[in-house]
Amino acid sequence: MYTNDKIVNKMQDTLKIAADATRLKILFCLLDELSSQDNGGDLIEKCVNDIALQVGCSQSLVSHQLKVLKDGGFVKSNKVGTKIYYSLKDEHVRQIMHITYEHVLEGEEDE
Amino acid sequence: MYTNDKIVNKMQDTLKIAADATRLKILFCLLDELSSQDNGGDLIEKCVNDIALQVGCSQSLVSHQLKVLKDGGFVKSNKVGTKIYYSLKDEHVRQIMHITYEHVLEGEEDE
DNA sequence: TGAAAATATGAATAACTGTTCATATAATAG
DNA sequence: CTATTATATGAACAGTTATTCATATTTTCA
Repeated sequence: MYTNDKIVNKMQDTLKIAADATRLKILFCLLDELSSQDNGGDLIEKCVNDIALQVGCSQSLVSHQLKVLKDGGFVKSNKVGTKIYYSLKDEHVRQIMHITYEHVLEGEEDE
Repeated sequence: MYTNDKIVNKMQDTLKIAADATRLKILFCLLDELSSQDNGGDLIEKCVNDIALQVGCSQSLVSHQLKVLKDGGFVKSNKVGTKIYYSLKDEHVRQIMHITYEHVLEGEEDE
């Protein structure tokens, strides 16, 4: 891993985006296999309102945070009529969440 | 991945710790294979002053941030005389950095 | 015991950020 | 065109946090 200040700053920006409970919930919501039946492993698309309902916060907040997630390359969008469907963008997002999840679970042991 | 609010909050805390340029530099510094010769893959230990010099910021700042990293389970310490040697704690830290690094590099392509 | 080296700590400040509220835009159906 | 649905946007506020500066603690050595 060759690093310089520019890369470190971009890593900071990327991690900052993931480091928020609301955004994490949105990502988990888009990661949740149970909520879309028979999708055969394909990505899950959900519109803003559905995400807001499942995550349990306002439409405005979800919209704001989806913009952050999209700008950061965490999700992509797909417009159909008046609805806009969001889905996870790449495998890195899943991986970061998975590893962080495991780190947290291991931390639970000694408490 | 089973999740609830408690886990999401802990994930937020963990990611927040990683989401800082100074702390990332410290972690990279402890990850850097070149700076310790012939360690055969073992972990790298560095004292606070050395880290401060290599990272290029004050002793006080490094000490503050090492405390954050330690509380978050990112590094561990080993006291020898008046010096305190810090090293990376577990593999998750390495993995999170690596994946974030790759995510950032791929993002560079389309600019 | 006293000086020096290494690290930690506490307070203070400046900058950033998540959330809310109100409103704007865009697309569709009647 | 108008009403409705879905989403985005902008301003404002409250809470958080990274950094600095000064100082305290701890250990070693003479």
